[in-house]
This record gives sequence, C-alpha cells and structure tokens, in this order.
Amino acid sequence: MPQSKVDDNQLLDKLTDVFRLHGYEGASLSTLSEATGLQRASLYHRFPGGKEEMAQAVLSRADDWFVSHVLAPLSEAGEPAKRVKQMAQRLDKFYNSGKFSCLLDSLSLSDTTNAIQQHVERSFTAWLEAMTGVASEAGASTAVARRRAADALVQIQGSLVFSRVTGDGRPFKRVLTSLPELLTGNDE
Amino acid sequence: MPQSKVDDNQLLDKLTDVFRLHGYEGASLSTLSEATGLQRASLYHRFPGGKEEMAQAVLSRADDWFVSHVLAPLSEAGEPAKRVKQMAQRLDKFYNSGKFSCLLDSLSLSDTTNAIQQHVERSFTAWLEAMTGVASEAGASTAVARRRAADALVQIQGSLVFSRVTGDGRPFKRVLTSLPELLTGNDE
DNA sequence: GTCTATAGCTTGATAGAC
DNA sequence: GTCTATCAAGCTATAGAC
Repeated sequence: MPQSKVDDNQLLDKLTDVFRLHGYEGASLSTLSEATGLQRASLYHRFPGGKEEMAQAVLSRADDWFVSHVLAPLSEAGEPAKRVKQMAQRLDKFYNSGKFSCLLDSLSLSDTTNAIQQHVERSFTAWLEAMTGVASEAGASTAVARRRAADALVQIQGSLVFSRVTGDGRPFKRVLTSLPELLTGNDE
Repeated sequence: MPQSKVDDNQLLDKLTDVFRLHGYEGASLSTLSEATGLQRASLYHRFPGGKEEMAQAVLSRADDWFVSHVLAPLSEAGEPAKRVKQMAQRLDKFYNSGKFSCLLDSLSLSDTTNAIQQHVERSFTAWLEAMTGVASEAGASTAVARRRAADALVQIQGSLVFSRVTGDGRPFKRVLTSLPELLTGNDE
C-alpha cells in the first residue's frame, strides 16, 4: 500500500507519452515532471539513474506489454494467417490507429546513449523474429520468412512515420489489413 | 570572393549531417559548431535566427536538391516506369544506400517549432504529389494514384527507419527495386 | 566574417526538510 | 515518497574586438 501520488503503471504511462512524442533529448526533466505531476527530485527517487533509467524503464515495460499483448497471438495455435490477423488487431490498439508514434523510432536517433540504442535494436529484432517465426510456419523458407518479416516491419514503421507527418492514418490501416497476406502468403 | 572559412554549400552540408543524425533538440550549438569548424557566434552571423533558421535553411536546401536532382526524372519524357526507375537510382545516392536517415523523419518529432513541422509536412506532401503524378500518367485513377504514392512513401520511410535501427540496408534496396511496379503497375 | 568572452536561462542531478 | 532549494554544467544567444 504505497503512499505514492502515482503508481508505477500510471507513472510509466506518462513518461512513455513524453518520450514517444519528443524523443530522448526533447524529453526534458521539466517536461517529464509536468507530465507526471511529480517534481524532479521525486522522479530521481523512483529512477536513481535519472533520465536514462526512465527511458530504459519505459522501453522495458513497452517490451513486456508488446510481447504479451501484441505478439502473443503469433505463438498460439491456429492458422498462421489468422494469428497475424490477431496481431494486426492488437497493433491497431497499441498504436491508437496510427496516431501514436513508435517508441523505437522516437528513441533511435543518435541523441541517445549507447545502452538505449542497443535496447531499441534488441526490441526491434525480437519483433522481427516473432514475425519470421509465423512466416516460417506458414511454409516459407528461412530466407523468405526473414524477408517477409522485414518487409512487414518496414511497412508498419513507414506508415507510422507517414501518419505522424501528415496526420493521415489510412496507410497504417491499409498496412494492417495486408499483413496476413504479406507474412503468410495467404489471405486468411 | 568571400573571406569565408566555409562556403554556404559546405556549411549546409555539415549542418544537414548533424540534424539528420541527432534531430532538432539533439543538435546543439556546440555540436553544430564542432561539425562546421565555425564558432557559435560565426554561425549566428550566417544565421541570425539561430538554430531554427539553420534547420529551416537545411530543409530548404534539401528541398531544392531533392526536387531538382531526385524528383526531376518524374516530370521528364518517357515511360512512367522508366522515370520511376530513374528516381529510384537518385534516391539510392541521396540516402547513401539507406545509410542516411531522412531529414523529414529526424525533424518530425514534437521537439521542433511549429514552423519546422509545417515545413516538413510541405516537403513530404510535395514528394507525395510528384509520385502521385507519375502514377496517374501510368494510367491509375486519382484515388489509386494517391494510394500508390502513399504506399511508396511508406515503404521508403520505413526501410530507412529499419536501416537506421538494424544497420541492414537490404530492405531499402528492395524497396527501390520494387518502386516502378508499385507506382505504375508495370515492371519497366 | 570570424573570433573571444560573456550574459541569462535551462538542463540534469543532488541535499536535506517534512 | 514528495517536496523546496540548490548546484554545476550545458544550452541559446549577444556584444564587441580584430
């Protein structure tokens, strides 16, 4: 029963918003403090490592959530194409129909620390491998499965950039719809 | 015959590198000074508006270069698919085979000014319209042409993000190869 | 046109009261 | 666990000599 003003989940939600929106350098302690309602010193009490630890915590929690809520359907039973369709539905929620940028994009500029860049790359690769797996199960050779997974990730990331710049989320929706065929070679 | 240490083109080259790599907030005056070999005060002499004017100048010159060197083939004579192939070759040089990030991505986070965000959106839209034009000439309806252009831009931007995060430039190369068919519905 | 020097503010981070 | 107060270092920007 903590005497916290905000519990860890609420706190990380707010921090995530700021990093997603402003990137690493753009997310100042003032901004983070204002968004969370906690003073700078209180943030340091929760995250002794300061801003970098906040970013790492945000990334870690996003990883966990992503694996258990978005990628989970990929390793369940059933038709590969149906599993991908499930993932696409989760992606639509996760990225709020394209209105949310991807943390991995926002935190991948060279204004971050090496540790964060490596974290981003690992998360990216994990996603890639999960999609490679389902493409393989759908009958693709290893090489083809890898290529399909990369193409899928390219289209997801690209449509999120498109949406951020233009405000038009239709390409993101289109990408989600095409994912099952793109990954498995099968419409359903 | 200027007594400048660096001419405008060299100067903007260096500034461009920094903004592309570090984003807006990540590009500090110290970094920009170091990259260009000019002291802070000298940069202010060239760009009285400071950092924002530098970013605007970088964007404007990138626009000019992009229109005249990359998009130019799209409005020349010849088969639409061949013109797209030309653009793809120029893109490969412009983005150094995917090793360069896109300025429009790097400068599109919310750590920039409104003016810069609007500039980025205009540049993005101009590119979109140029590709919409060639898709139309290839016989697509307005709606289809717009969709194809958006999909092309999605794949280009996505493959550049992919390349930045993983260091693997193959998806970018693949996207360039597929552009003629993607935009015109024709392999060549 | 470039420089050194500096102003004034914001940054990330810490100390210590409650 | 949160706060106020503070620090040194960084930031953007300016003044003025050469």
